[in-house]
Amino acid sequence: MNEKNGLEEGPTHKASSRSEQKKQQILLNALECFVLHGVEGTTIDMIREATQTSVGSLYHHFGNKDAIASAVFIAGLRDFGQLLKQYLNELGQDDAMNEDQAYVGVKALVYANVDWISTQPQWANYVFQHRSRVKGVHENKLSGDMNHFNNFINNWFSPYIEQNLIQDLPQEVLASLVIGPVHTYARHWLAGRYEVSLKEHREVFAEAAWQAIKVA
Amino acid sequence: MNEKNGLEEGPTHKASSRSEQKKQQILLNALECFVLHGVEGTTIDMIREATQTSVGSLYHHFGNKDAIASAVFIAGLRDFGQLLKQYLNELGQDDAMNEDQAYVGVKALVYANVDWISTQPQWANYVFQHRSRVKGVHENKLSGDMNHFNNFINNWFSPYIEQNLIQDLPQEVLASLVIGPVHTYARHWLAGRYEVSLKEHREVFAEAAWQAIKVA
DNA sequence: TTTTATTCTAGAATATTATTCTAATGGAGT
DNA sequence: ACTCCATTAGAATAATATTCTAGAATAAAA
Repeated sequence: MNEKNGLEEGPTHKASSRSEQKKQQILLNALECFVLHGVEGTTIDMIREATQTSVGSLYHHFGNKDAIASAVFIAGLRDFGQLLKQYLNELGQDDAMNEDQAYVGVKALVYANVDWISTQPQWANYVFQHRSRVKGVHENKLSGDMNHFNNFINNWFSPYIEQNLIQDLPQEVLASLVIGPVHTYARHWLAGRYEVSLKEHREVFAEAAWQAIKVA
Repeated sequence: MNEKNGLEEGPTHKASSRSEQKKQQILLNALECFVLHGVEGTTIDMIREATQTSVGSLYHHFGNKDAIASAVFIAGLRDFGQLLKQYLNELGQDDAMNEDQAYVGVKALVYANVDWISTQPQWANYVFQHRSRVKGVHENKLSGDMNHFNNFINNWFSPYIEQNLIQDLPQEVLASLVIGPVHTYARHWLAGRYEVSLKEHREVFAEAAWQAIKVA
């Protein structure tokens, strides 16, 4: 019990204080190592050194190396979730319900993605590369974190679909159409294969996403 | 010297015969291991057993474990390149040069991707997950293989751009708009997070790609 | 405040795995 | 048959992950 991996966290439980902070610090330092040398390339000893602790301590907090890598991933997803929620909240509830409104919603999704990736490029790169890492129990936690995105597409989009402003496609397909180009470009850019930064194309990706899912 | 990693290869050099075949066989068997247990999860000893050889032999052919993983990746990309080239060749050269033609080109790109991923799901999954693996010298080889895709977008698209049928965007952005949704959906599907198979949506993705890049 | 229980830290000991090394083997060309 | 060189084998070594035992810090109870 007492499992929390988000990177920032208000003083919720009394239990969290010191130990939790160390745990969070470990995550941050481990991220640096992972980003610098890759997960395979960083040894437990590197993490021990970077965190100024002992192997024993590391293994006490996280059972093994893989669990550290997973925790870093999940923390990243949480961090993104925060920003996404923020962007979606600024959207106001059901207003006019016209084409412009629908476009604004799509823009919010694209912007949140572009902006988080641009603000946390290294973390984003790590997250992209280690989605497959998280297994078993942690998957619940994971889907809980992604659900801002999926819920939004499920709930917020549906009236527009009923009004025939957005195409009636499975939510997985809609999600891919909206975010796929951003993520694909981001992956290449983060890997250094593209020169022009992602955010330069923010508007283009938003507009293209809308064109892809709107009813012609 | 004598470096070849494609999975099939005509009998070009005389040198390739026996040794090369073993090398290719190793790649195939290694792929199985990697797919089954992940790269980190497969030990050299597993590969040795799967290939019925010795560690010495493995290290003779590929200098280390990572090189095996890279070779498997590159072979995958080659295999995809074959299919893509085939699809693009069936396209015929410059004909009418109208909107329909442009759409046909975009469809070819989408179809090639969807079809390869659907035919080689495990290999595709592996390729997606290990793009970052290939470093240094091999990167040349890599870009050489991807160039069917990029060249096509650069060359074949440009007249349509000039005619204002396709938006005048950087080729990296066009590439992302066309293929991003397919790859994003594919990643989720391959990871078992989506139920409906990629190819069910082939037409949808092709159409959406066209809507995203065409001039409104 | 002292006692007790529990969590946490440390680092040596162990186990697992990647890599290197030296000696055979086998086939192609002479 | 002999020589040369690429290949194979597997033991020896090195690097790394994980476990284990004991002790320190912290919190809880008395």
